[in-house]
Amino acid sequence: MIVTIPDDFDLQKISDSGQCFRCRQIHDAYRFITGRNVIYIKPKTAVQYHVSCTLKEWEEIWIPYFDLTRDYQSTRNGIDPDGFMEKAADFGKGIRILRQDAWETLISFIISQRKSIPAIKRAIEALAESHGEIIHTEYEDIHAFPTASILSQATDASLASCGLGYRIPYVKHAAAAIAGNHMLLKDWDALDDPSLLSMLKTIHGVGDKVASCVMLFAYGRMSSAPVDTWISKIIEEKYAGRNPFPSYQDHAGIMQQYAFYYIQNHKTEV
DNA sequence: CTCCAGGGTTTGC
DNA sequence: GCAAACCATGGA
Repeated sequence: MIVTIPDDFDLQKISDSGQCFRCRQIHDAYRFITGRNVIYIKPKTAVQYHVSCTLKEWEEIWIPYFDLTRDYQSTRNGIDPDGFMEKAADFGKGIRILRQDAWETLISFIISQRKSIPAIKRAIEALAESHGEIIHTEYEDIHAFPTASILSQATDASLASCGLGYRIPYVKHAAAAIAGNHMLLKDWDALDDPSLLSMLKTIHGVGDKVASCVMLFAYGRMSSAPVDTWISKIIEEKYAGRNPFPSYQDHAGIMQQYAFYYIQNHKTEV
């Protein structure tokens, strides 16, 4: 099937933007996985793409996933004159904030703490390969992200072999709480931002940064702008220690992602 | 060898 | 309340 996406949409930048850890380029197509859904998407023209899914799946799963109902172009054009942020947004044109599965995002960002992005990708891929159920696509067999039920029963040794290190108890606690229906992540969609933040932070191993990432990348809370080591460097060195992101209000998370992507590709500047 | 990676919890004051 | 210590692991 062919779809048309007239707004900002750059598969390479989305893949490299550090929100999703299992996206992979296969020839000139990109593969994304969420839950048990897999899509292969390949550019055809400037605004047209081949997609491997049905129209129904595109509309129900992938339009929300890629946040395609939001106008990123006008968001970029609406940035106040600001040397760094304008430059970062221009450089990051094409990035979108993915709306990912809450469980997968929660575990992925718990694992992410004090790891490099390549190390995060390796750990999550190892976790999926060793614990995730097989998904058959028309091109290949791949592993889904492990369910909470599966991870709650995983052994420490099997988790350690995925490189989870000291984060193993964090993952097991979260898996047990969610598999036991003590935490209904779906229901948290109804919470306002402060309530959602505090609920996420009740999870062992989840602090401000991981909670902010889950809010932005799974719950679509665009006001959430996670401050990690790189964003912290930007705040110190480009903004004299004053965090500029809250002033962007409901675009703060998008600006944060432009800034994060920019600095990942200009590390010598910081 | 040391330092760092999309940090958080525990401990000590 | 805040700062320091500690936490596994791999790469530079």
